[in-house]
Amino acid sequence: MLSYTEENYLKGLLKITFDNGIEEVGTNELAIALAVKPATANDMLKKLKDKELVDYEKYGKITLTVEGKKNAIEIIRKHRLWETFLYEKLEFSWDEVHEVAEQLEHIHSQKLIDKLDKFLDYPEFDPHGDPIPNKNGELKVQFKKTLSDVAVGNSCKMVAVKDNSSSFLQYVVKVGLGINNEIIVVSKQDYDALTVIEVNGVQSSVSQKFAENIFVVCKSCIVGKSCHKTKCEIKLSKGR
Amino acid sequence: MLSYTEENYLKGLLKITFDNGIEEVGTNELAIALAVKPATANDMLKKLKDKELVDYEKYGKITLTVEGKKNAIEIIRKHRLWETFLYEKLEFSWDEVHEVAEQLEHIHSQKLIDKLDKFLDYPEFDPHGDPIPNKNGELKVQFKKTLSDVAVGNSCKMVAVKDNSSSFLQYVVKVGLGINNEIIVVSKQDYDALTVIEVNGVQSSVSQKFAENIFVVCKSCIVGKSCHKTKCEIKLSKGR
DNA sequence: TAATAAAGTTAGACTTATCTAATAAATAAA
DNA sequence: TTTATTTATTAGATAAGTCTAACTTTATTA
Repeated sequence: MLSYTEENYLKGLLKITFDNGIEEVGTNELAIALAVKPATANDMLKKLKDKELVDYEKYGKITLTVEGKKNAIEIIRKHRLWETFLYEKLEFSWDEVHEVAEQLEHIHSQKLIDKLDKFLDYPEFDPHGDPIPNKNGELKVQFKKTLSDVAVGNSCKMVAVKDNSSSFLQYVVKVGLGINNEIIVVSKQDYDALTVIEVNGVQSSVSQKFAENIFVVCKSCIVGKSCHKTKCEIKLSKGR
Repeated sequence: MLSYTEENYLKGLLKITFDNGIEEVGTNELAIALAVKPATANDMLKKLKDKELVDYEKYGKITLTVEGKKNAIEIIRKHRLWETFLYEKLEFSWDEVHEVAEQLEHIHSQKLIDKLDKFLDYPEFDPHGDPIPNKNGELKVQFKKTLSDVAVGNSCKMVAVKDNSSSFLQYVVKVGLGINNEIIVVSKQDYDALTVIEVNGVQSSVSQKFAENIFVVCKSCIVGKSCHKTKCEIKLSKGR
């Protein structure tokens, strides 16, 4: 059985690979993600290597083993199912679910998570728009771009957020945005990429930092045509 | 914020006082309840004393302070609400809920437990018949006797179990017993107190150990008359 | 390519929660 | 009331997860 801490390291590794699109992770990068010192992360890495959950050589890059990835996906599954439960059943708001799910994801009971999944009617996305791995570890991967990738004059649909922090999510709500909202990119400053968007007929100015944390798909991409930079496509991929 | 372990010690102390009907607890007794060595319990006691959660002098008895009791009741509240959730909403069986609730009771979120309470429509008893403290720490105390206290020829109603272990609960189900079932005490051996009971017209033999772990109230007590040994009465008492 | 910066590692220390073994105090029994 | 037994305490050790400070390796850049 994995400890609370070991689980957090595995989850951190998988999240970094999701964010970067690269399997290899560095010690410092991992330490930052877990809010510990590099020395601490280094110690844990040795332990995870002994347990054959990561592949790792001194001064080399870190990758999850098949077993490690399986465990990491299971934790993300739990996290996202609990978030969905809090949001759907207990009426938690969007920005409150993450913190509590950070604790709930470490409850050890296969039966509990399977029953919860059934109780929620096998949801595929959590309240932030992130895909929930199913019992076999498969998840709907969205090849999505961020709002900052959308060219002026184009319209897109918000599908998820990159940053799950309470402060960011509260800001998102304030701007009148939510999952599945249509966003029109009205204009963009060359100098600092300050962007004017329109949501439900209301215009707001958002910073580049903000725009980089909103995941969107573009209408043209949904119907099969690529519109800009990254491809926007939703497809089912095997998680392991 | 209390640690997982500190919470378990406080809960253990309160449970012992509930079981014994006495506020004072010994170090060994506590150690046994927590499945640790007396030395370990002794160390923790010093820590809990520093935090003013227990009153305790060297070689003396242990009692919970008001603050300690408040915390302990809160943990029992969480435990019993989670058990109710697992049983009512996720279709866990009677004997499966305890183990998972042992983990869930340590999730730190006041909002979570209040929302859960509301979601379950403010239940007063958990699946084992134990009273659930409300938000103010008040609980319905049942002055109940065990099946072993009921005299031959009398009838009573099962209201709770003393032992929450999976093995005992499975045995209870096998005998055809459940919360609110009426039990008639048909006969009892003088030698070993082996008791023949009748439930729903079916007779079974149960040992003294078994009978001591079934809490009951007697019909006559419910209508206000005492029938044997202990008083059977249900009343609301302030938990702190 | 040599100097500098960044990334990664090691050694030693601390905290929490546990243990065993030895000791001390309180209680029960002869 | 002295002895035996039970109960409680202390001292020292261990494991997990963390830290700081010093050191090493790899990468960058001048």
